[in-house]
Amino acid sequence: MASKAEKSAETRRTIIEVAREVFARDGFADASLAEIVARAQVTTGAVYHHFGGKKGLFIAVAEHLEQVILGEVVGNASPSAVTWEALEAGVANTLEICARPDIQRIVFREAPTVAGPTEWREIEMKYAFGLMRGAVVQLAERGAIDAPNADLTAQILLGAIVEAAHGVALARDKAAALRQGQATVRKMLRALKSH
Amino acid sequence: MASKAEKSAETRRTIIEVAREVFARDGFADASLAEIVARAQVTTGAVYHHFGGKKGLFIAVAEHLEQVILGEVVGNASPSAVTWEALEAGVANTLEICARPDIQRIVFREAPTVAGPTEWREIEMKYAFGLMRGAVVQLAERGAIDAPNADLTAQILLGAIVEAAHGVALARDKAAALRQGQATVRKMLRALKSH
DNA sequence: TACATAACATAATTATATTATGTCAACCGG
DNA sequence: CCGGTTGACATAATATAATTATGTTATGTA
Repeated sequence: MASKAEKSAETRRTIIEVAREVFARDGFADASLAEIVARAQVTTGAVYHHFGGKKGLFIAVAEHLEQVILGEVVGNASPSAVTWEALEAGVANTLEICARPDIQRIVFREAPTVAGPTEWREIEMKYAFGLMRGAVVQLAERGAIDAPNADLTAQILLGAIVEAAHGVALARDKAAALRQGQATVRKMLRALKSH
Repeated sequence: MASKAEKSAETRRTIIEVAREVFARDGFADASLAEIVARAQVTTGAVYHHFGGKKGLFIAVAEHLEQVILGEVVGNASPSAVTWEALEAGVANTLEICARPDIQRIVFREAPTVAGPTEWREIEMKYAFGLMRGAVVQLAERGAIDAPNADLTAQILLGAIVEAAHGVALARDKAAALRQGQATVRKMLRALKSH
């Protein structure tokens, strides 16, 4: 029998789920809070109770999607020792995931401006960016990669991946574009290899 | 003696100028149209007459900044024949320009979501993206670069540049970060060279 | 069992962008 | 040089959401 906390968590999940759809379709600015609460069968009071407002809800949705990304990328791989092959595979995988329109729009396009660049950076540190940064740091320490500035390198790599994903999303033949994008990013990644 | 058209163009310039400051400081959503018109010493009627609304004003500002970028990057270089050296120099130059906070925020972060991705892409085609795309196409035709998909390649390169610029803007030692960012992007660019 | 509080619902409020209307001066043809 | 037309704005009304303030209920707990 549903306890109070369980029901609370359930409505929270429901709101996030439908908000994800609406935000992905309309974007933050044009999304209607009224539609979200109607489809979630709650009222605005629930949203303000759980998330503090429209912004808070959006950030919660974006962070949830970051968790989805992280789950799919890391999978069951052991995060202890990062190999070069694991990085390459992770990059290709991330590119594929980031081509999905909702992730593209919510996480990588709108979240930085909605949450504010610095605050969003802190959040991202726990997910995709943190993962990439950690991999770069490890490989740099081991001398496998040439990266004097791990933050910057991770950011540039993620930028290339995200834009590649965006290009894939815009392309007609998406399967072909995905292969080309992965190939191009892989080349760029290998350019950072130490020799 | 100020003719009607001259005065009109003057107010238009004034509005864009002050809007650029306000949008750069507050972002599109939090920017107050009231503050803009107050500081520009006009009324909202003028904004709607010239730009059709807040969105239109923002897009006008963004497009103006694109022209600024284009002017600084192209400079007095002849755009007819693109050499590899010119591309490398242009990339490094673009990176430096894109590190400026107002350009960063208005042009590359918010404009795509405010104008809509597809519409903004059409606009960008006339400026930074179009320039990059043209260079990639030329070099690819001449066999100097390996790019099966010019759109995608240009987008990835621009993404790397923009994110590098963002990282530079966040760094403490910006001069050092700029050098590192340029070095990293240059490596990635050279990875696309045919051999 | 009674109190406290989390978890919402409802209704009032507010903040801004937008729209509708009004005005005035500059251009233009006769 | 003059009457009408229109572009270039100003002003005031409107509307659409988000936000806030307040109210209600049920659950956990002492």
